[in-house]
Amino acid sequence: MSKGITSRAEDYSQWYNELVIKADLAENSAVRGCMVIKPYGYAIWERMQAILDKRFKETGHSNAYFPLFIPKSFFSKEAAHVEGFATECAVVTHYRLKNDGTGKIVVDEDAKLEEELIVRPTSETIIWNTYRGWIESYRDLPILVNQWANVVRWEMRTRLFLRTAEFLWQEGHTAHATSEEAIAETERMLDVYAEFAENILAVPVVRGRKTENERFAGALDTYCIEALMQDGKALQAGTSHFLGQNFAKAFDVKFTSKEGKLEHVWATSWGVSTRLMGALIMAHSDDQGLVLPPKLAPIQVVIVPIFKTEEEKAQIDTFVNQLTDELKIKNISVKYDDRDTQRPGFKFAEWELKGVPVRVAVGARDMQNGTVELARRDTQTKETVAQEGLAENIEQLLQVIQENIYQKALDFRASHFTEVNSYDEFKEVLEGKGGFISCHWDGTTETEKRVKEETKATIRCIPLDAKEEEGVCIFTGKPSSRRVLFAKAY
RNA sequence: CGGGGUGUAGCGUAGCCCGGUAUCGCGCCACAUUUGGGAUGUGGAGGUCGUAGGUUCGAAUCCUGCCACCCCGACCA
Repeated sequence: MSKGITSRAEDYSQWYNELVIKADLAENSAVRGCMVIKPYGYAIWERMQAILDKRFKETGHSNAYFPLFIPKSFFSKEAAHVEGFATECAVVTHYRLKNDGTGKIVVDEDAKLEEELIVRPTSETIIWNTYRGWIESYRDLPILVNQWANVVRWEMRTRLFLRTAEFLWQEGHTAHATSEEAIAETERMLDVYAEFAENILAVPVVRGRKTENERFAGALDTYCIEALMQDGKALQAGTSHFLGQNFAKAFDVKFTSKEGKLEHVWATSWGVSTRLMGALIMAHSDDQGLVLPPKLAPIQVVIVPIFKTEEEKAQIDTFVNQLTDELKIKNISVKYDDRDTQRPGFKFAEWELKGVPVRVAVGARDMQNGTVELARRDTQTKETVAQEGLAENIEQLLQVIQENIYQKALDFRASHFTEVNSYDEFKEVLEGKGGFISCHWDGTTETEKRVKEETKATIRCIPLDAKEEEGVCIFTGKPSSRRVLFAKAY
């Protein structure tokens, strides 16, 4: 397997191969950019699901499931929403196939649907159509529901992990009695995402709000977390939207308030997707492959035995079984790779490629000395340590690795975060080291679009922690009261 | 949909200009020697040369149509 510099997303393809492959759908030219998630990749997604789902439950949410198909008429009820998604919808028009007489299978034109069904690109419309029947009184609120699902967006260009035609995600959809409560929910879920990204994925993120131009179709306000990849490009890692009363009005969802008045319900929606796996790869990987943070890794410790005879193997097995038990008590996931079809060196390389944080190698020599070889993936260092107290040692090491991976990503971001005060400086940084560029902007969509046309950089967000600061727009020279973050993005 | 490029074994490729039935590497299978960083040797299996047609005694190679895929742009979690 070739090894290369991982400076561009395309170069990550060899690590992607451990997790996903492009779906082979060549018979139908229009369907491309779908992915097959391999077992190891799916195990990572399951870890994400488990951790996020727990947080959702802790914050009062419940899971539910809504249909894959959305009648076209639902979809068109919210004007901005339909405009935003209309150009990327898969549409079901028929419900039956038939044999055309020559043995060829064709669509049965007699089985044309009265009303076309849209394969959900997101579920706001069908969920709000359902909520109408659930809500009558303020006593029915809030509704705090999440759905784990797949969605389809027929993008003109796809890219494995970052923009596949079909992807897995979770979408939270909540209904509230007041604007304040809905905004608080929007912000709370953004915090859940940010905390997850930083503490679990070890990917530092900027919390911010989107400009009007980059806002979700149908939202009054879009909050986001923005991460920085190792090639200097930004990646939107999660969004949380304050939808106002737009969907309640479109789907006629009203409730009677404490005061006895009939009012429209306030809404939020928020989601993260399998794109997070792309973020994980591009934030931490090196030339040896994936680097998984211990809190997320499906396998935290891999043990590789080195032996020549059956007697040696049996002796090592006894030791490993005991170690495995001790680690499992500490909730550490272990893989004992005692395959006799591969040699140790091959296994070392393979588990490094898969990003397993800690490797224990133990052979006859170690068994004599009462030692093992302990190797860490993040620093690629190894040392010989005592078998005694090994489980505790590993437990601590996993924490150290988690922190180190985060710190490394944080340092990288700090060195790729530049304040600029002129357009020339802006372009120079953008073409040079890249990363986030903090500068003044006049607040108009027109300026934003012109900067994008000229430089391909977009406003990633207006950071939540941006200070009030008088300045002038680097592009137009007009006054500005705070800095925004620009970057080239995926 | 515009601009560029590519289709040969599971993967990556040579051959094409100048026509004679396909090269090499990885991987796979068997055996032997190996096993503390991606083993070595010997033997073996595996190919509608994207597809349809044309030229020719003969096409991976020349000609025409079609199809697919990749990269760039519009779009985007």
